[in-house]
Formats: sequence, structure tokens, C-alpha cells
Amino acid sequence: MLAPVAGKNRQTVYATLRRKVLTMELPPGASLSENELAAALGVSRTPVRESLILLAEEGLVQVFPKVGSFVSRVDPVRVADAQFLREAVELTALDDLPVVLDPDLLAELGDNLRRQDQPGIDLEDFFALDEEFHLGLLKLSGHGAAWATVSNAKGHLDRARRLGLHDATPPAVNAGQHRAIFDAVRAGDITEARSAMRTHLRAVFDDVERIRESNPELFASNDGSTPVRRNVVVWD
Amino acid sequence: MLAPVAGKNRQTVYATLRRKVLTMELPPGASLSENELAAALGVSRTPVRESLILLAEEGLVQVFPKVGSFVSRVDPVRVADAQFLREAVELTALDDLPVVLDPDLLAELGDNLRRQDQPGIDLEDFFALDEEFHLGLLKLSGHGAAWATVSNAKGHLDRARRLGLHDATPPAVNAGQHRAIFDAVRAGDITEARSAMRTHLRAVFDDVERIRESNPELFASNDGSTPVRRNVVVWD
DNA sequence: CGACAGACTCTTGTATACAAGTAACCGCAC
DNA sequence: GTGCGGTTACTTGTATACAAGAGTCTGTCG
Repeated sequence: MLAPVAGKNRQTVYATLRRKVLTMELPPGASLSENELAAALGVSRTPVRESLILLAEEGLVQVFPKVGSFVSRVDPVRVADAQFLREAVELTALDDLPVVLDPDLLAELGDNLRRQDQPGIDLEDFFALDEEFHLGLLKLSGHGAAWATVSNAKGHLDRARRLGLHDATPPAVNAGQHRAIFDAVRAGDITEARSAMRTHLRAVFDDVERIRESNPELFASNDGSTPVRRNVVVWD
Repeated sequence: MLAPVAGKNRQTVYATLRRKVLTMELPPGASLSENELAAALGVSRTPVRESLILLAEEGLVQVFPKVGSFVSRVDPVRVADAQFLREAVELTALDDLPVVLDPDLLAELGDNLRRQDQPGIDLEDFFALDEEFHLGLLKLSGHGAAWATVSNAKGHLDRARRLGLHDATPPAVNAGQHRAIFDAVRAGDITEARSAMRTHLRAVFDDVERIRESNPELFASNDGSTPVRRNVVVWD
């Protein structure tokens, strides 16, 4: 059951639905009836429908005319695409690092890393710090604006990571990789920074592959056929 | 005046409006009243509105509640962002080129280059070939899917290029740069390919800067202030 | 002549009504 | 039991009605 939201505008509905999809509260395959969502959120179909159109544009939702709307399964092709895009952007950004690094951003990143190292850290908190860390690195090279594109493209990747908590690399290991990148960046060793970043991103990608093997039902088939339509309605 | 479209569905309306914005038929600052567009296209407000929402998400349109919707001015920040993204993706893709290149794709690229070399080629045709060429290079390295993201992000860049035809690098020069990239790729010289690609993309970026100097009214101010709202209605 | 107030028009945002089609379900015939 | 046909409920797509605010224009008053 979805709780009604405060504001009844489209932005709120969109943000709510997007969050629920990304956090797997609405898992892949879940049915997203415009009428049901509108009733549950206490608004009319219009803002719900417009939100679904945007989510469909991001690939997080699939709309089948006259049939229904469903949360997308994780598409391996899109995951690989996001992985490549992310590597390309984050590695190239390292090449553009200025000689003198912004001390404020450096301090922020250092603080971020310290928080990542907290033992028993909540996974949602860790993901948030992870996002912030990578965004911070991009800002350091003056390409913070590119994060929006990367973030948008890697929606599928994130969903898989959030789900397969068991099979994923533990936060402590990720935090260690983050620190390796950060140390190399601070030392001005671009080559080492690139290497560490590549190792880190590849590890994330491998996580997704492991998750896929243990939770195949959340992934789309990769045989190039038409996407699955009728799905189990997992929600409620 | 906009001619009515064949199909009355949203996809058609969206494609029509997007094309008119990208080709500058609807120039930056043009007013986009949902009612007017609906009447002109022979549909209701609904598909028009949904199309405008998508275009706004791409940054091609700005919507001011209770005031109006307008074609966005070219935003230098977004242009630089798209430039960085494009460089990152296309250069990184070159690193991933396989040892043995797909002969079909090579033939396609060669044919494309021949068509680019036609003297007195129409500029719209050249832009189409340009797109196809860069997409082909990405396909060659197995990352064709990334083009969608690049293409989406570089909307602002394309608009500027299409407009400032006078100040832009002539097609023949661009075609020459394309051929230099292609030759290096075919020869397996990744370093040279990267160099040629960088030169080419930087030239495109410089074009935009020249266009900006001669057509400042089409660009948003880069002082970080709020975007211009009331604009000259260029259309009709 | 200038400034201010109010009406009016136009805008987007939201809610609702209608249209068209799909798929599931139920009952009947065999 | 099994297969088939019709009905029914539900889906998205589109059109329209209503709401609320912003901006302009005009008339009036000082």
C-alpha cells in the first residue's frame, strides 16, 4: 500500500515513484496501474500518467498500450551500457584533474570517506555516500554537470546493486577502493587513480553479474526477443 | 504555421516538435502554447502537453507554470557538458576497438564517407551522415547503445551547429577529419585515432563558440542568473 | 500626463469523461 | 473433462472541463 503524498503535484508523484522503483519497493515486474496509483496517492490520473511517461523514458517502467504499465526488469544490455558510460566519463574526468585541487572539495571527500568507514553502516546510507563520492570526484575535475547524465543512465545498475545485498561486495571493500582512488588523486598520480577507478567500477559490474545469477527473475532475457509482458504482480 | 500531422498520437507530435526545435524551425525563445500547438497539429492538449514535458526533460524546452512554454536558449553549460560527455564516450570507445573489425560496418562507414565528400552536399544531409558516422564508430567497438545517451545530451550542441552555418567549419573540412579518424581506425592505430577524434570534436566545439559570438541572442547567459523568461516570439 | 486599480485574457496544472482494445473469466456445448 | 465463445472488467490514449495564477491592457482618478 502506498501512502498518500503531501504535495499533489507531478514532481512529488514522480519523485515518489522513482524512489520506490530504485529502492525495489516496487520490484521489477510490479504492475503500475494509473488508476490504482492515482487512488493510492490521492491525485488524478494526469500527474501519475505524466510521471510514468518520464519513468518510461528513463527505462525504469514499460508501458504497454491498452494492457498495462510495469516496473522494468533489469536489462543486461542497459546495465552494460551504463557501465561503459560510467567508466568513460569517470576515467576521462580523472584526465582533466587540475594541478591544484579544490581544498573544500578535498575536505568534503575526506569526510565522506570517513563516514563510509563506519562499521555496520546502513546500506542505504552507504549508497548515498557512494553517489556523493563519485559526484565529488567529477566536481574535482570540473565536470560535475556530467553526473546527471551518468546517474540517469545507471538506474538499472543501481537497482540490481540495491537488491543483491548478500552477493554484493561488502561496503568495507568498496570503501577501501574509494580510498585508493582518493589517495591517488590527492597524490596527483593520474595513472594510478585511473587504474584504481577502473578496478572499482569493474568490481561493481561483477557484483551485478553475480546478482543476476542468483536472481534471474529480476532481469530481462538477453536473447534479444521481445520483452516479457505478463508478469507476476509482486506488489501487495 | 505548423502543418497537421498524419497520426494523432503522442509519438508523432513529439517527433515533430523535436525535429522543429533541433532544426531551428522553432528557434530559441519561440513561444510554445499548448493550445496553439494542439490546434495547429489537430490534436488535443494532452499529447502536446506530454510531448512538451519530454522535451523539457531533454532541456530543449522550458515550461513556466501559468506563464508559458518556450524553446530553450542554447545553454553554454549544457553545451560544454555534452562536449565532455561526447569526448569521453567516443574516445573511450576507440580504446575498446576489437582487433578484427566488422567488415560490414567498415563498408558502411566507407560508403558514408564517400557520400560526405559529394561537393555541394545539402547541410541537413551532411548532418545526418555525420550522426551516422559517429554512431558507426561506436558500433564498431560494440558500444552503439551508448549513442542514445550521447545523442540526447548533445541536443543543445546540435542546435547551435545547425544555425551558424556561415561560421561553422565547412562540411569538406569535417569530412576530411572524419576520414582521418576512419583511416587510423582501419589501420589499427588507436593512438592516432584518438588524436584525430579529439581534434575533430574540439573543432566542433570551437564552431559553437564562434556561433555564440555572432548570435548571442540564441544563447542563455552564462552568469548563473535565472533564465530569461519573456522572450520575443519569433514564430509567425 | 502619469499612476494605479480592476477586469480580462491567456497560460499551465489537474480532474474527469469518453474511446478503443486487450485479456481474463465464466458458462455452455461436446 | 475439454474446448470454444461471449461477456465483462480493466487497461492506456485522447479529449474536454475546470481551477488558479500571471500578465496585460484599459479606464479612471489624481
